[in-house]
Amino acid sequence: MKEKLVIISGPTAVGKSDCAVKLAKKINGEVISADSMQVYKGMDIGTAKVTVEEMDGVAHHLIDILEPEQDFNVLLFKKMADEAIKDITSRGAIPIMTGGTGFYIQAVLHGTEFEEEETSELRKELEEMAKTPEGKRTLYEELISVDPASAAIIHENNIKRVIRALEFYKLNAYPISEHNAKMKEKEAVYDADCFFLTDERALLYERIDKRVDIMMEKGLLEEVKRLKARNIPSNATSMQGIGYREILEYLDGKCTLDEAVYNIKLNSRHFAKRQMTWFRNKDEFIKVNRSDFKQPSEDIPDFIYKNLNLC
RNA sequence: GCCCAGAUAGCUCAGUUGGUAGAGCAGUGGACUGAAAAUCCACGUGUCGCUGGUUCGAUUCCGGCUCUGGGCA
Repeated sequence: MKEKLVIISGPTAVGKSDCAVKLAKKINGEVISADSMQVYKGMDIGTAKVTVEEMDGVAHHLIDILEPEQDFNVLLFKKMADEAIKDITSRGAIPIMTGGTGFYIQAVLHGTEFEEEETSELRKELEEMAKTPEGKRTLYEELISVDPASAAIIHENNIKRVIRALEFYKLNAYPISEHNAKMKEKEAVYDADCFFLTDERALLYERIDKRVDIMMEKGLLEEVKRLKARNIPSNATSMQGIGYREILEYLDGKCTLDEAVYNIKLNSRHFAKRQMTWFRNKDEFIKVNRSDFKQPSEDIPDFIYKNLNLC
């Protein structure tokens, strides 16, 4: 019998966290954050992390579990999320996975298996090669000969994925395209009710802009200064978070503060758009449009509650 | 008031030695299976400020007007 799971996703600033807490109170739930940035300690304002008050007594998992110097990725997320689900279920509560990282949610929901690999050296080599146009070309040509199916799908310019496909082949001696095809056939491993919160594009963008202004008022600049003082490499996972990399550019004298704030808003909008693209055609997710509700923050948790298949 | 420079896509601007125009950004759509808040792909018709003139033909040349910068009084 599959374990019960509720998933609430949606683009940034649509109101997921608040919704999850309210639903949790109705069903004795606990929240699992599906977010690649809220795992980091000391990154609170820029990630719009839920505060203790906002948690309102509801237990939250996978928040503040890593230092910004540490790497994070799907594999780690999936392991931890699976454990958290088991833990919550064993205590008779219902896990509510909430967050905007579609890739992570997908991996947990469909039980994507990842090979255990040590990649550091090989990947560094490939990355080094990719630094020149000729090197990139060579890598792509190698992929064509070794894994034509992947080469057909991955654009030559998408160097990260070209590298990953090559890396996979070299470490596992079979093409990643085969592996991916197998993973795609898998059915959901949880008995999940999935919801995707959306909103009218213009309203969402407005809310994003406003939220960035509020982040600045709350002291995002100071938060980033504190991180900068730790000398975290700029290519660290944590430093790629929106809000952090733009302020870092300002602190490095590459742009004005106004430009940095503008870029945070812009990149957040782009991000929200990508999140919507990810979920648009995922039919297992029930789409919930904020604009269809009079009082979204009360009515949406209600709507979700009524649409749950709890036994 | 006079002089100069502008006025072209939502924005910043290029361009047409006269045959009705194109970049970047924005925006939109898409991909994604160990960096995913990452990475990558695709999509460009707009009274070329208004109005006369020259011309087979004007956004392009000439005149007038309007507006916006800057300068001089």
